Amino acid sequence: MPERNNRRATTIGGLARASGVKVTTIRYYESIGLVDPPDRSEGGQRLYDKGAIERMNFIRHARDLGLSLDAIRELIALSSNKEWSCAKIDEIARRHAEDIRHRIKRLKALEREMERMIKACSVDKVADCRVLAVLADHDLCATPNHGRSEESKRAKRR
Amino acid sequence: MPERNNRRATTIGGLARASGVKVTTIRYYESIGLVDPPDRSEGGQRLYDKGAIERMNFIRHARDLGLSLDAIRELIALSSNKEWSCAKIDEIARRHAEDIRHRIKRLKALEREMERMIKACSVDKVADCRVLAVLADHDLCATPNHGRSEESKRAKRR
DNA sequence: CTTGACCCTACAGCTGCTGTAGAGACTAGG
DNA sequence: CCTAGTCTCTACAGCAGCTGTAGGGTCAAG
Repeated sequence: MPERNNRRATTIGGLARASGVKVTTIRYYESIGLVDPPDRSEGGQRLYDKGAIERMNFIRHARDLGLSLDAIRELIALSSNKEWSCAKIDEIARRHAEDIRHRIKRLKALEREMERMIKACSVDKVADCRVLAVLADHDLCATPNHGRSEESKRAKRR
Repeated sequence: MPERNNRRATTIGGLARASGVKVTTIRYYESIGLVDPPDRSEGGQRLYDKGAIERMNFIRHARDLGLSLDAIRELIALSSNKEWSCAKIDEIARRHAEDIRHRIKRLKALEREMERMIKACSVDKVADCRVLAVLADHDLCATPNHGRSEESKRAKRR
């Protein structure tokens, strides 16, 4: 193991390897204030302790679950006060779960429409392509009002 | 109806209303070369014909279905030659459908994990919050390898 | 002492737009 | 004809969440 001479510090590359977060991304997180700037070596290189690795793992896991950096920022702030209520944290998680469900629903509708469109296309000239026809004319579409409803409504009233 | 004095042309606002694509977005599409620059009035304002409205509807519908601007650009290029084979168009649609299926799968895994995490959290002090615990320690997570597999692998080997 | 892997900053670019500022064009009413 | 109000113009900055580039400096091993 190369980090022998300093048992409690690793460079940014070590942190990257330990956490699975890329070096550039770690620096980015520091630049936006998501993590605190670490101490530096005499030569100016960042040195991270074990706590930093844990925090980076936390961030990575939360990102993998699709949480926004803002949500993660909030979670970090909430978790720093161990005596506070867990309700806020719970709420962030619930809101995110709801958002995921919403996205699944929408994607499923899109999937159905794409499949329908693809099945309709069995000719071999572009001029007769059903995919293009469906795309060109919403009325040929089985899903009546997919898309952002605001704009759909505005478009409807000619 | 205000567009009385010119039966075959409308301003950018009219196109926006007819297509459901915002004015700024239309200008953006022109700036990236997705649509051709239209003729201008003497005063320099854009004037669009019926064909432009159709093309914008096509783009909007494709965007609503989640296709990328690059994919749409390709579809437009392919559709301009009516004698070509429809296979490429079909392939773009199929690739997109596959991508949608992939995203649904991943989101479903995330949904399960979020639900599991939320259910585990029934205490009321942050110090004992299971949500934070799960986020902090991947080993407490039921889903073994969610997230971007490249980095996961690199992270695995300590 | 050199090599090579690593690290530094600063900034531009990615997608698909949205928002702003400050100006000019057009239309309806008086 | 003037004015008010709505629309449109360009140019550029900003959003998330990074990634990539240029042009250097640091550090440990051989």
